[in-house]
Amino acid sequence: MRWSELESADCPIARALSILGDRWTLMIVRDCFFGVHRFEAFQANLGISRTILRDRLAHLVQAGILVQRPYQDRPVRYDYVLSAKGKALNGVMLMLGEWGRTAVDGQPETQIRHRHQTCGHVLTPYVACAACGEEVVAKDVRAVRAA
Amino acid sequence: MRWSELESADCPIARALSILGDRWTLMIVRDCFFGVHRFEAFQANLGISRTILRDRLAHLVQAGILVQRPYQDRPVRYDYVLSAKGKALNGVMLMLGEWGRTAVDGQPETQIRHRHQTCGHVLTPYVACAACGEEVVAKDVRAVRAA
DNA sequence: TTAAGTGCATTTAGTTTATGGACTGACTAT
DNA sequence: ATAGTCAGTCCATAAACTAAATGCACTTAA
Repeated sequence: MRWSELESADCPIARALSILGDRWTLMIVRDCFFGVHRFEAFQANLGISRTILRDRLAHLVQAGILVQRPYQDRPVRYDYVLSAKGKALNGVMLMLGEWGRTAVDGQPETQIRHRHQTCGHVLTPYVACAACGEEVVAKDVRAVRAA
Repeated sequence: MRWSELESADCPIARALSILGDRWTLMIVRDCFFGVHRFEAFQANLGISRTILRDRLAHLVQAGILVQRPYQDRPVRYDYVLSAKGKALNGVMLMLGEWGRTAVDGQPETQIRHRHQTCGHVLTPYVACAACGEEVVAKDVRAVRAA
């Protein structure tokens, strides 16, 4: 199966991964959440090859996750900022970071975390159910077809 | 930069993606959450080439996300089940699915969702803060270095 | 006791994608 | 003039992926 065939899959995870599931795309999105917006900054930060960066940015723009914004004329230059659809990835990024922090070995003392501005604490994120507000754990969910 | 160099990055997202950030790994993990455990089942389900499947399963085992469990002798055959570290990816998968469902176009009527067994509702997951219990939105978090 | 089937692993060859470095073009600042 | 900045392109090489075939250790049915 070719990867591109996943786009039309029934499964929302498959469709999400058809956009995000390669080696660099989510790293670029992460940088956007950290305030990186320009081509040269992504390139310097990630060490990605320029060809791939061009390609990935174009895909992210086409997917509606990033939008290009002109920041100067003569010559006109664009930077890349998260759209609403891109900002909606916040939850994914937080949970991915939390998994990386707690499940993957590393030097905890040098790790980046987040502060939750509204309560002032260092953030430990978890997934909750909108209906009951309780934490959702793997054993309590069952796949169903939507009505 | 070579992808493998990310493993030792300070950022937990980078470290998570050094394990999960390729085209098939998270699809395999998704299948595990849906109860798929055997080589032939992954292969039939995903249409992935056997060579890559072998490689990805080996990586997932080596990363401690899946564990091999013998399910027969003569010849001994193993299937693959999620370890605790793998089950910890539940939150990532739920948020990824929610993003795919709400942000990526598709036919909503055929989409798979989850039921939250403890309250009985179809699950709409969101990320909450362990300290205050409130929903965490992008504008309320700021990156900090951990103490 | 052959024949067909299961559940993989391995090999091969061809295609696709990624990489790193040099390069271009439009400007600005000195 | 000269150098620098910035987004982006081009190209040769390297790596990753695919599909299909083959091998192997067994089991079950004929």
